[in-house]
Amino acid sequence: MVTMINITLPDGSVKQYEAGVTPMDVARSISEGLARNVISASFNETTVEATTALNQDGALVLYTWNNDEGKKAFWHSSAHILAQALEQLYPGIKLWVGPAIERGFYYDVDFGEHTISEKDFKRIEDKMLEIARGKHDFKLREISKADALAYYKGKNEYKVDLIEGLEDGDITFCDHDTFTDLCRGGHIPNTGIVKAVKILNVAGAYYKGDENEKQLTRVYGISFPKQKDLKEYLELLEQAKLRDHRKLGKELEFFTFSQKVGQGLPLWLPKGTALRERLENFLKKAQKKAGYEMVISPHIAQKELYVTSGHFAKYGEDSFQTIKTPNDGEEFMLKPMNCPHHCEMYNAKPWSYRDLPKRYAEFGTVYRYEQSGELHGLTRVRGFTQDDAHIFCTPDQLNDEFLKVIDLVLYVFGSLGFEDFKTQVSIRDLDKPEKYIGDTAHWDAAEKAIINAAEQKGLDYVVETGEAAFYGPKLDFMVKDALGRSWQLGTIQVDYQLPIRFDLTYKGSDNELHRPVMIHRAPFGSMERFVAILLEHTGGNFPLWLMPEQVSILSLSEKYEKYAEKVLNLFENNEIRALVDNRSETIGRKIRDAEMNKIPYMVILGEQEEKDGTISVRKHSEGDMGTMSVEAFVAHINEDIKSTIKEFNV
RNA sequence: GCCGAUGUAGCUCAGCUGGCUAGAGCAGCUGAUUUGUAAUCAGCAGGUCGUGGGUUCGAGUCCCUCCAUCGGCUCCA
Repeated sequence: MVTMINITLPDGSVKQYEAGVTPMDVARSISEGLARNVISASFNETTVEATTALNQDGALVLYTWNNDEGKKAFWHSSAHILAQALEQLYPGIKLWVGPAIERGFYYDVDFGEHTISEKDFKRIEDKMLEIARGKHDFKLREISKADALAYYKGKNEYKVDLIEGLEDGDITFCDHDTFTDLCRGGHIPNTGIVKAVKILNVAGAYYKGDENEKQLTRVYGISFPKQKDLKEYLELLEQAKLRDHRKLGKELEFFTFSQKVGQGLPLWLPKGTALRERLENFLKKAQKKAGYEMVISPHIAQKELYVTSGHFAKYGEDSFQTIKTPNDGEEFMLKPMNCPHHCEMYNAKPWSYRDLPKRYAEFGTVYRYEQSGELHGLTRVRGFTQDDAHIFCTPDQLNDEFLKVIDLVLYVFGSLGFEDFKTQVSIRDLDKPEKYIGDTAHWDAAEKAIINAAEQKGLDYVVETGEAAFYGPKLDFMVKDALGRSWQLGTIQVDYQLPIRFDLTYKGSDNELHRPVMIHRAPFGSMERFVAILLEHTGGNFPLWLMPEQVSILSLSEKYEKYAEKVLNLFENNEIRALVDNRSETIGRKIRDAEMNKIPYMVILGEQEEKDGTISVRKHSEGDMGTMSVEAFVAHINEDIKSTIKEFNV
């Protein structure tokens, strides 16, 4: 059914709008963009509260809770309510900004004398709901720059600073109830639409995002049009916590940390190591096909190496530096990255253009002194292993090589079920030249090369300014963790600088020396982070080919141990990873333990199976698959593996 | 590093406003049970309550230091 909505425009004229939304949606709909054009709408006889917005072309756009834009306006409006509540509860505080974020909203506040902690959340929520229930309209109004400045002068230096950066004629205030805020708009019609709020946490946040500036207090919250939505959201959060790789990694005995060893230094346990090796072998196989050669470099090097590369100047402070030796004047550092080593490998002999591209790959373990507050499980550590490689090629080969690397990364992601990744072209920030080395021409060429390659591969990329490495731009493959935080996994980088710094050359067809271009790349990013995100995505239920233990053989009693051993041998002959559970426990107990350990298949052996020479198979979380021959089961497993991993075709 | 919070047995947690030898479940060990598709029963053992100081007649409980962890900020070669 098509619903017609009568729209009353600000000039009083009425237009009919055909909308594929329900009255309920309209009731909850919200404005966005040119929100100063807030208007009312009516549904046939029923007048409902609704707001819409006119887009740049003057066409009507209707957003509801079901649109991202709608949620954004809803949450941004909630931030206004939060700000009002905070002002009422903590007189004299100074507000900075309160945007909507991907899930919820926050407001950055200078609390001055006041302090705030979790204990205060309840009263803030109550105050917010009290304001919401007042059904106060959000009203946007234009204000001159002079008047806006006069309003905040002497009361709030943060807002004054914001306004000073704005153009006169482009400044708006938003009023609701007794509260007024500098705001560019995008609100719901009134506060009453917000039915449920939750203050999630408080955190410090630097003013203007600059760690040299004052730290303000950021209050995070989320709100919903229904109480039920809030309840569902909180349940979702709880479920996400169950997929936390730190929890799963501990339960599955993949890795651990020790205060004695040091923070951010993961200890890989046997099961985690087995998984990691499997991943490494998987990539090695694909890389071999793609023409990479494995190399190995030591874990330390003379400081001078990193001075040459420029890393010392840039990251010396963030490195484990100065390893002492018995001799004076010697200075070594723990290797913070592999590229300089690979450059020196390239330099080991002269090259012809006919030899290129040269692709040096290494699972290189590096150490970086990350700030303590930045450490996070396996995703951000101080010692980790990159699935690194450096491709040395001629400028002519750059594009083709870059495309090939994209193929490899996409193969890796595809094989491991990462479908919802985002690609990001990380370029330099032209306003901060001090952050980068090298000349503009090379940077332009490198950025163009990456964007070209991304275009050619049809990647749906976003361009992020200021995210480039100091020596060159990157194409990053971003994946979210269980709680929606975005992490960089795969990365491909174009570098004209290190070849200059290490004076890398090759002899061209013209018999002249030329400078190669370098591509840095890591499809996983690091083994630590990749395993972490993989854990969170799969909840520990990895593709069968990756599972440390694929089958658990459960004997019904001691009587069938011999048969169990025989079946185990058959599995091992077929390269199936299995273990026998010989404990004198009930079969129910053994099944439960295998289920808890996320073992993909359980094979139950008793009198019947031994007599018939068969096995009884149970699949993880799905249940009994019935009795079959070992051969049939092996075929089933191989089919399962084949369906989850494909060969890499160059 | 900064802001806020947390830190009790291998794990998950109890321990109220400071008061008798710090509790439970699971895991572990020992014994019994020999089991048919998600927990058999009984017993035993296990903690200098993150660390170091302080307040107090008395501290797991209050205060301070440091360490680690969690949520953010900043950073991420």
